[in-house]
This record gives sequence, C-alpha cells and structure tokens, in this order.
Amino acid sequence: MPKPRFKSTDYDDAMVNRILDAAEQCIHRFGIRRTSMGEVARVGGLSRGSIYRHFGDKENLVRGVLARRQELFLNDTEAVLETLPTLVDKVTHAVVAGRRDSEEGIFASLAETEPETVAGMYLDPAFYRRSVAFWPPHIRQAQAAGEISADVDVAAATDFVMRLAVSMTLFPDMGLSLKPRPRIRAYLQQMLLSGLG
Amino acid sequence: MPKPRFKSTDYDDAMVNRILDAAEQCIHRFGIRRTSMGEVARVGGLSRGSIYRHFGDKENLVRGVLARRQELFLNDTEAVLETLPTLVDKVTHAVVAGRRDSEEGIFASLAETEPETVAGMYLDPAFYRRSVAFWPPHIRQAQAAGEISADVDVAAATDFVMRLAVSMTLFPDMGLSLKPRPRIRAYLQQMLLSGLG
DNA sequence: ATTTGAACAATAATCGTATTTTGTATATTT
DNA sequence: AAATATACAAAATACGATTATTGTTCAAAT
Repeated sequence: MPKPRFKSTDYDDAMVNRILDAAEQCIHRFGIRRTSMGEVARVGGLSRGSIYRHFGDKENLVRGVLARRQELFLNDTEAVLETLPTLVDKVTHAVVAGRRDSEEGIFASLAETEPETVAGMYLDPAFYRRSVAFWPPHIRQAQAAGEISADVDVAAATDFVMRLAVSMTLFPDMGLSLKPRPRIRAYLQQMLLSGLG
Repeated sequence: MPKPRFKSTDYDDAMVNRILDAAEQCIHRFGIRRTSMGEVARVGGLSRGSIYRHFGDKENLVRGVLARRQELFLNDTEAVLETLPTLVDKVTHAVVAGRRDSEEGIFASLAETEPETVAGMYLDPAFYRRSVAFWPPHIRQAQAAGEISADVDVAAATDFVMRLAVSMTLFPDMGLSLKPRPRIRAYLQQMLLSGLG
C-alpha cells in the first residue's frame, strides 16, 4: 500500500474533506455553473463561511475538487505502475486508466453539462503538469533495466511518454483505431521503443 | 507549382468564393455568433437567398469557411513538403506551420471571441481526418529512401506522425520546451526515428 | 481557535418580452 | 439558370426588471 505522493490541499482536515465531498457531489449532479456555495453548504451540512474560510472563492473550490480527483487518479495509477515490469506496460496502463477516468468519472458528467469547461481543461497545459512530474522515476528505472537507452535525456523521454499518453487518451483514433488494450500495447511497444526506425 | 489536392466545395464558382470571402471577413472580425447571414450578404454585396442556395444553412457556411482555410493550409504545406528531403524535416515544418496558423489566422481571432468553439474543434477527431490522408505518400517515400523502416505499417506510421505533430502543435511545452525550430527538429529526429530505444 | 449565522453591497443568473435572425417560399430581375 | 427582393413563421438573441449568488464582515456559539 503506497502512500500518497501528490498532495496540495490538507486532506487530513475533516472539514476540508466534508467540503470537497459536498462540492464534488454537487458538481457531479448539477455541473459547476449550477452549483452554488449555499447548495454545497446545505449538502455538506456546514456553513457557507467555512467554505470561504478554507477555499477563498468558488473558482478555488472547484480547482480543489478537480485537483483531488486528479491526485487520487495519480496515486491509484502510481500504485498499479509499481507492480508493472516494463515502461511499455506502464504507459499502456496509464492510457487505459486515463480513458476510463475521462469516460466515467466527474469529467464525463461535466462533459455533458459543460463541455466547453472540460475542453478547456484538456487543452490547458497546467492540467498535465502534475502528471509530468510523475514519470521521471519510471524513465530512469527503464533505463537501468536496459529497456530504453540510457543516452536519452530523462526530461525528453518524459515529454515523449506524456505526449503519447495524452494523445492516445484524447484521441483513441488518429487514423489507426487504438481501442483494445493489446493493440495499445503493441503500438506503444513499437513507437515508444523504436519509433519508425 | 503543385495543384490543389484537397477540395470539397466548388472553389471555381465565383459566387461561392464571394460568399466565403464575405463570411470569413465577418467571422474574422465579429466571431461566428455575431455574424448574421444578412451581414454576410451585405458585406459580400449579394443576397441572402444566394447564400442559402449555395450553403443551405449557417452551420454549413461556417464549415465551408473553415474547410477552405484548412484546405489552403494543407495545400500550402504540401507544396513546401515536396521541397523537403526527409520525413523529419517535413514533420518539423508541419509543426511550425501549424503553430503559426493557429496563432495568427482565423483560428486565433476566433479563439479570442469564442474560445469554446475553437477548443471544441481542436478536440474533434473530424478536424484531423483530412490531415491524416495527407501523410501516407510521405511515409512511403521515407521508407523507399531508407529513412525509416519498411517493416512498419504505413497506417501505423501515419498515426504516429499525426500524434506527434498534433501534440507538438497543441502543446509546445509538455515538460520540455519545444519552441525554436532547431529544438523541434532535434526532438523529432530522436523520437520519430528511434523512439527511446 | 474554528464554525456558525446573519447582514450587506456588488455581481451574476433568471425570466418574460421585444426584437432580430433564420430558414423557406415565391414572384421578379438579370 | 441563377441572383435578387420580399414576405413569412419559427427559432434564436438582446434587453430590462427581478431574483439569487457571491464574497466580506462581524458578533455569537461550539
């Protein structure tokens, strides 16, 4: 059981969690626009004042909800990655898990009520920063294991892995249809390790 | 002087062009939402009826304007690609040209007035279909020249090139900052030809 | 100490209603 | 034959009055 490695808000604070839970519940059901601070307070059984005390404003609260989801995703993913032997397997899992998350989680329900918001998030570089920080250890491990060349710069390799993962998550079909897991894996095996050479 | 290879509307028809010119001018200045068919007619010095005759409805007219821009981009790009020796040079150019186009053309001005619309386009797989059809000949040429392996499936290679190009256009920085042309080229040289192996 | 509840001005969402725009039809002009 | 001009119902949009929400403040409660 690996401990969380990616945190920004104080998830040990009970009040913070009650607020985030209530907010997420509201956003999940009504979307961001139609979620009011008063409603969050009512659902969470707490006062509006507390929310403002902990999160400052609505924008920040929403950020908090999404950040927590993302961190949860990253921690879950990280836990699985540690059980996988190769970089190819790891990226494959990241793509499959990323798609699942975007198809059924809070992002999916948000995409129905406020697609512009979700589209904006997916195109915002900031959305991927956390995930970028995630890969370097795995790159180094793959280099140590001889799976990939030790000559390639870790930052460059990270960038490349991120581009493939993000691209395959956002666009399951870019000419080739990369839906079933085995196909994703085979594709990554080729492109990640040898490119077109 | 290579002739256009990607056309859908009849660009030889003078009326069609007048309509598209007027519509593009309006969209460029006011955005899609605030462009009315009446305004397009006035700017183009023609009747509303003609527009409906040729394009059916507003949605289709907008599609026509964007499609023409995209085809122009593809034809211009194709013309340059034919002068470039290697696949790496070609993809490098596609990325640089793609960024320029998205930063200063109609897309840039649209992004200011209606960012949601532009975001939606960038995330719509249909937006990339035309460009996908664009690469296979270049892939085969690179294979014939021995630049890339003849063993890799053309469709798979196309998909890979598209993913890299789209990703690098949408996200100039994914951990690594890939802004100056030489950096883009060096990165592509590595990833496109050898991956991380 | 933190949470609550209530008051408050400033901002934003909502809701009818007036106005514009769309999309279609048709008679007239070029 | 295609473009225009006009007319029209249906749909979308803009406007202004009303209501709800936001973000701050502060005294009272836990």
